[in-house]
Amino acid sequence: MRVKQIADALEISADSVRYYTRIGFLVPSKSHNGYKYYRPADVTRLRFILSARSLGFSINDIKEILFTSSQTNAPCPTVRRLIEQRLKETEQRYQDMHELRLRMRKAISEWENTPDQHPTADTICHLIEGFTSLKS
Amino acid sequence: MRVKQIADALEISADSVRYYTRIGFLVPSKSHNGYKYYRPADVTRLRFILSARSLGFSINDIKEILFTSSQTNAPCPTVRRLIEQRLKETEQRYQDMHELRLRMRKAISEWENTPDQHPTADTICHLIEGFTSLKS
DNA sequence: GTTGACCTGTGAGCAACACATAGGTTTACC
DNA sequence: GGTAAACCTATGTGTTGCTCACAGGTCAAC
Repeated sequence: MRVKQIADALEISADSVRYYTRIGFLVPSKSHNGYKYYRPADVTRLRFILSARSLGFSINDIKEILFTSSQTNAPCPTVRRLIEQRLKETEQRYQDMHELRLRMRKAISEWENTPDQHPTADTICHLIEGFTSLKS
Repeated sequence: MRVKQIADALEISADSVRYYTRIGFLVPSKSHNGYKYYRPADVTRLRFILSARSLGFSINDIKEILFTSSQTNAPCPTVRRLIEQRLKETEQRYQDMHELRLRMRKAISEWENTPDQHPTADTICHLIEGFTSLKS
């Protein structure tokens, strides 16, 4: 299979496949014209990569997991450790998103009753500067 | 003020100040030894940048706002338009985070009753491969 | 044989900073 | 005056996970 075929099969972009290839996650064979050819084993591997990504594992995590697995060791302890870390980060970002969301909504709502204003020597945009100063 | 002083004053890293300077948001004067010196107007400007960032505006948004404002036009319509866009994106990412979070939790919980296993010819990590295949 | 549609690999670009490096400055102390 | 340590500086590169731009190759139809 060539890059577009494997990409279409797994519903990702050809560029993503090229990226995974570039960082060594996939090792296709090269034909005479320089095109890369992917085998069924690459499909399996790519499917694994996508599953891991959808569970929040980073590229580096996957690298570690793939390496452990390639040493014929069980990668499971690593996987369990890593997902705990990633979950913590995800919770944090979730919380941050939540707060940002509220701040944005609050700003929009406040600005509904605030007229436009031209910049002055001291203010660039009174909406923004006025908002965060009285955020409390 | 030199870079560390302004950074400390606004509680960000000196590298962030250097970044904002590099992209032209701040224009300090240079002294004989090459050090950059920031004036009070830069503090105001930096404070504005940080306020905008905390409201979810991107660097590019801020560039647009700063430009409009420098033309002595009211940047408010731009600001109102941009924050609506950013809010939409934030809602989306919030939702994505939420779903990712649930998936991760579900995986961890399922894996509690799943023993470790060595990789085989067909599986890299049965935890990951087993999870997403029966995700429903 | 040639037109056109489609595909390819490589290199660069993106956001928003953080880090590494080599060197300059300042303070403490003798 | 000298000097050593602590601290600071600017610049360039690295980061994450791809996406885009580009110049060219391939293939089927006519």
